[in-house]
Amino acid sequence: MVKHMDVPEETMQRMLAYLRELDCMWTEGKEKFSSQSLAKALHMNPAKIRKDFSYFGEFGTRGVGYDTKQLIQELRAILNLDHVWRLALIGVGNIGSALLRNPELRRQGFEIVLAFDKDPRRIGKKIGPLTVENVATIRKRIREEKVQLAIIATPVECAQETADNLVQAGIKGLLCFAPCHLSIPEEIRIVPIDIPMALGKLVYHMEV
Amino acid sequence: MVKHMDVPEETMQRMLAYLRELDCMWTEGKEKFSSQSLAKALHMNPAKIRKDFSYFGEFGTRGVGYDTKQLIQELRAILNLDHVWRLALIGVGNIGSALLRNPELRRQGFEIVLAFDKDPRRIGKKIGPLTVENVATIRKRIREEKVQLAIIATPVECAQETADNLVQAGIKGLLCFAPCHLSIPEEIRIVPIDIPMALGKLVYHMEV
DNA sequence: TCCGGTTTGTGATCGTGAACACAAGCACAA
DNA sequence: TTGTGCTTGTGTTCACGATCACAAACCGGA
Repeated sequence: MVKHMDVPEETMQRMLAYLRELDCMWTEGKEKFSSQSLAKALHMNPAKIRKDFSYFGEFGTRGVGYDTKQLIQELRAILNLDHVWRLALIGVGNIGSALLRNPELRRQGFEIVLAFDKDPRRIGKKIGPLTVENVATIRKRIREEKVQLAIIATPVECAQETADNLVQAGIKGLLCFAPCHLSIPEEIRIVPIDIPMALGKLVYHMEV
Repeated sequence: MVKHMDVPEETMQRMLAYLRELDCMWTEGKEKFSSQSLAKALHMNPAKIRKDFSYFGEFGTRGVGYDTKQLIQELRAILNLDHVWRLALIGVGNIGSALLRNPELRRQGFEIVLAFDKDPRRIGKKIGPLTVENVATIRKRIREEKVQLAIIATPVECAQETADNLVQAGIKGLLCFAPCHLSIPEEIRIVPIDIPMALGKLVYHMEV
């Protein structure tokens, strides 16, 4: 199958949005949809949706539209979301423990199977089915459990050190909540979730 | 001053990143920097940095570089980050309470001054200096306190309803943690922080 | 004052994604 | 079978941001 060769990065990101909206439509009982109806729901251009789909094949029927269920499956396959991803979490502070208790992750196919912290008071604590482990064991445990993705939810001060550790453990992708720039090898994918920066984006167009 | 007219959106976002890195350099005692040194720290092209700056004026000295302190002030002014922004928080669950306890926000100039929830067990509870109020009073209280920004940290089911409420309260910008698309008027700025989607971005290029 | 080394600021070029317009294809009815 | 009304799929055009290359400007030393 044609995959991610000449597909624009922006298209890939929108595919995620399409999948989410279609999931929603499906639970509302809509078995068919058109590029127009999806576009209206997401406030965007129908042609852009069709063009995005067209990078991966022809999924619709002219004059009719698309089959919701089928498209959901196609999108899941394209986005590698057709199986559960196992994650490690480093830093069980405010944000970290919020993530552990967040049911939405599991629902979308992401499961946290390892949790680490530096603070001796947190190590050994049980949170749900998990026991918080010592960050010193990151490399060993991540290899043992064959985990490919990690979430960095440590304070800024430890973020780079943690990242280095994870890279050595052979991690493939990082989700980072620490509001700072991390230096990591080119081939490892990193997605930052930077709350102060997001608030910054909110205000730079506002007067006063 | 020239502001946000022909300035690319991408440039604005990078300005935030520059500011963050310069803050960091300043605390490390670097009083001067060059486009090259900043570029190295952020793994990017020096020319892009200079071009970005040039949308707003000429801040550097040829052959020398830029004054860190001065640039920090310029960037703060450009990005509207030279004063404290007051925020309302709706939803004091896992993520919401993590935000309330997050010192990083205050450090970057964002202060949560109102907290709301739907759950009677949470209403009236004191968290730090704040008391959790009833969502039914959102409109009244937001107007009273003249708050312009809000963070939606409710479950997905309540997110749209909350957003409608906030729009009616006259809010100008929304930061939304609920992983769903919200329908709001064009003129209101919204920045989504979507954790499942961020994880999605992480995996769509990975082989199995 | 002149010169070499350095760094900025920016016009010009290039590449990529968005928007558009329209042909191709389907359903249904007469 | 033919015609009408929709909706998809896509080649083409357009706009915008990234990159490049270079002139302009500054510093320190001879």
